[in-house]
Amino acid sequence: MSKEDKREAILQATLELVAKHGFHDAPCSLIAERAGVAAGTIYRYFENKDVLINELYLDLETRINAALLEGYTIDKPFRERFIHLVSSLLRFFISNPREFKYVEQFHNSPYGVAFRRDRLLGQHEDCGIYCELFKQGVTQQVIKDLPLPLLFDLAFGPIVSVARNHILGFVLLDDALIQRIAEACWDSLKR
Amino acid sequence: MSKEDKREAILQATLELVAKHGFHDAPCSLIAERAGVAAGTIYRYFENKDVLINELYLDLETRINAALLEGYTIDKPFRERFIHLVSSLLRFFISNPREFKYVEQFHNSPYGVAFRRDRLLGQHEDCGIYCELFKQGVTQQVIKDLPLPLLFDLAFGPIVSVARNHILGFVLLDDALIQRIAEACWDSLKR
DNA sequence: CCATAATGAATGACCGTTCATTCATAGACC
DNA sequence: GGTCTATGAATGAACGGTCATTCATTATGG
Repeated sequence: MSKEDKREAILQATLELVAKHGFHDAPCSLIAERAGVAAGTIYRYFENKDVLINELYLDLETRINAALLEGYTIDKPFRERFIHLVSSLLRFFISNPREFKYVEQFHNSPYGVAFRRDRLLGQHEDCGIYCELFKQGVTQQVIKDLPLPLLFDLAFGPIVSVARNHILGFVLLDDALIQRIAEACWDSLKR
Repeated sequence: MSKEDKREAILQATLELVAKHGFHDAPCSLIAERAGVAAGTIYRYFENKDVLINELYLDLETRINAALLEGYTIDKPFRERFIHLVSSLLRFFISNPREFKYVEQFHNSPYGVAFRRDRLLGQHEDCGIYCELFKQGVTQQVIKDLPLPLLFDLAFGPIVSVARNHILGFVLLDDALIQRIAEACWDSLKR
């Protein structure tokens, strides 16, 4: 196994274990076992467990952003662009349940709070694809004039909640339902 | 301190510590210290830590339901009733941040998943005040015809997300904003 | 004086992390 | 080419620390 493969195996094992059992009950001993390496080897690739967890989150964020941009065109109407983003996110989550669970756990932990705080402080101009879209929508007066974080909450709060319900098996989503949910999110944002 | 007071002190200490530090870093030793009892005393009131955590959650759920029913009248128009429920919930959360954080952490943990699974299986007729309202809304054709869990997600997903942002200090909510958010939730549900 | 409640040191399990040791590999030298 | 040596990646037993839980002992109050 090459150096990069080993690093990848550790990340993958961490993803699987944290998604299944939560941050607790994902001890380094298990991560190492599942990755097919020794416990000490983890520390050749990551300074400590916190760093491993944070780097894995960054990896996932990159993958998510890539999935959202697929098929995204800036010249479509506003409503269509919004629905594309929101439904792409939901589709990514339900077809990548482990990634979803990891991201959710991360956000709902001291890691996530610290991370968001840093992000909000550091972020000035380039604030991501959604942010761009929302700002534009507010100035064009097509969506409600609310503080940016609240627009995020209205748009993505339901998505996360829906994805969780689907993954836990409490509802069964199909393409039609995904579309209707995305439209409902739009309804809550539009003026 | 009476017997009931001591039990209450343990619950209160658990609430505060879990809200502040998460389930990890809320060790029994600290809970005991903050409650003004010895570590062993906890086990006179609760079989073990899991039972303590679950009982505290049930307590909080009762309190939340009570807060929602305050001022709720069944003969108001549908939209008004919905907005009452949703904005009451949001108000409860932002004026009880520790309770909010606890409930959120609980839901986002193996405790919460097991709990919801039991709840969904055991629940047949009496399914709570929201459930009643949503079912009625669907048959009266005033809200979208979506599976019940999805209606919950659309209504409360944003509320939880907004409450978190407020409590973490990323936005500052006032009564006007709360009202507008509740109305936006309604927009996403209404036909 | 006794039953019951409360105590907190002791226990054992498990955690993240370290580090002395092993070992496969690759360059150096003849 | 064959032998020796240097390297550093990988290992996993061991360590210090923390946790939930127990239980022999002490305190309380009726």
